[in-house]
Amino acid sequence: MDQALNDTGWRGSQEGWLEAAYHSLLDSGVDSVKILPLAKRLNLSRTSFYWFFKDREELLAGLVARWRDKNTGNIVKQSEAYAESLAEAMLNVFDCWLNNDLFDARFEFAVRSWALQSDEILAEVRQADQLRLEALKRMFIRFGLPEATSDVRARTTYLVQIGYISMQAKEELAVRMKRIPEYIAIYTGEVPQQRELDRFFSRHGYRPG
Amino acid sequence: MDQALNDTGWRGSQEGWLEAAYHSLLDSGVDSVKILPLAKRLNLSRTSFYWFFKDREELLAGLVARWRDKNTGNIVKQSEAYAESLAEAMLNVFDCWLNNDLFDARFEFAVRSWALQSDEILAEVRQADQLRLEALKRMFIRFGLPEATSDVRARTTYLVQIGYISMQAKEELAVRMKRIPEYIAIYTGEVPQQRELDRFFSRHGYRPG
DNA sequence: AGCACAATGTACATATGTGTCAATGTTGAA
DNA sequence: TTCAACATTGACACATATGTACATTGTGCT
Repeated sequence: MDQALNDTGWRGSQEGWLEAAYHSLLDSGVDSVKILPLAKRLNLSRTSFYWFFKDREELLAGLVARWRDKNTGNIVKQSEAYAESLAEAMLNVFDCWLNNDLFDARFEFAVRSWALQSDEILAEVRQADQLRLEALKRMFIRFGLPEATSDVRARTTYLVQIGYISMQAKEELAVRMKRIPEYIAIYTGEVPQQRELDRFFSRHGYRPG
Repeated sequence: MDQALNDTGWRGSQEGWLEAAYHSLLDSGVDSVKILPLAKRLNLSRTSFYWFFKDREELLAGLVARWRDKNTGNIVKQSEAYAESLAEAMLNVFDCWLNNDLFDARFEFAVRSWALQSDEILAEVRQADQLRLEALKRMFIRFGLPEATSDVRARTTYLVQIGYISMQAKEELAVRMKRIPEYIAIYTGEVPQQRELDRFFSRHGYRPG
């Protein structure tokens, strides 16, 4: 059987195993991340794994690090981006929900499910939630909303998205885009301007109508 | 070792195994629902299991049925309950989020995580989501909101809760109750009356102040 | 007391997973 | 061409899970 070789001339690599683990995690949860099946998928001997990782634990730790690096950070960044109105600021945050480079929803759900069976992961998830919620709250406060209101609106914004992820829905871009103005209205209490929406639609490659 | 006997005079029962499976599912996910560990917890022989169930599949099917019976239905019911205002109707729905008899949040999350690795379960979850969202949407329409608005508000209401579940947060009743008026305001666009809130607080055994 | 049968237990066959070890192959640089 | 670092492998030991066959025990009933 043919074997894809990487830059180094070898078939396996830490990255290769991690990538396979990542896909397995997203497809079927942590418990599916097992060395034997991954080896089969990579067309490598199972024991070759132990050259790159001490044990399965180390592989899983690599997955968590990957998640932390990717998902936590971009929400904070987007919530702090320049905006002339609260509605525009909200649309900046919405970029995360529509751009997989900014926020990996499937990864997020897989890790949250993982937290169900590991206190260590649960602690990670809790910390991520707190950081993200605080960033969103600051955004509302920046635009003059009272503290309590900002807190609940931050929660609403964030939790709707986490809930959406948890629904594992597969919807057309157009369907999701049609709901955006309503969401903005609910979250911010103000109706977005057409030019703000147009800018948003355009950067996500969507043409209304 | 002592053995608790049930009504029939026997130690084991279908219910007993199912109950143990339920707790294992909630604590650590589907993959932890294994006959051997359950037998240990029940202080029974592993093979005794096969008297009550054909195989592990049948046990898991029992869990799904339990979830369907409990969680799906009460949301619909509460969304159709009598109310004089939209805010009051919303508070009826909120009963679910605060009363474990009406909606088992941990069970819900465990099943959703399970859906990650089983298309069968995913289909079940999707159907439940649809039924619940439709019921909530009807509620908004009943109080005169336009269709598109009702749809997005139903989603917001529902998804915030699913998201909250997914956060696996442990919060004091008082903390949660303090946010209720704000949530009602966001979801319905109207501020709840004090007497409506008092009625709600009272039936959940909460005394403000 | 003794029967029928529900419930449990023992032994076995099998499958899938982890991790260690010693042996071997591959690559590029000295 | 030789060496060392890197990469791969199969054999072994072990653990945990499922499910079946069959023997044994406990319970309620007559």
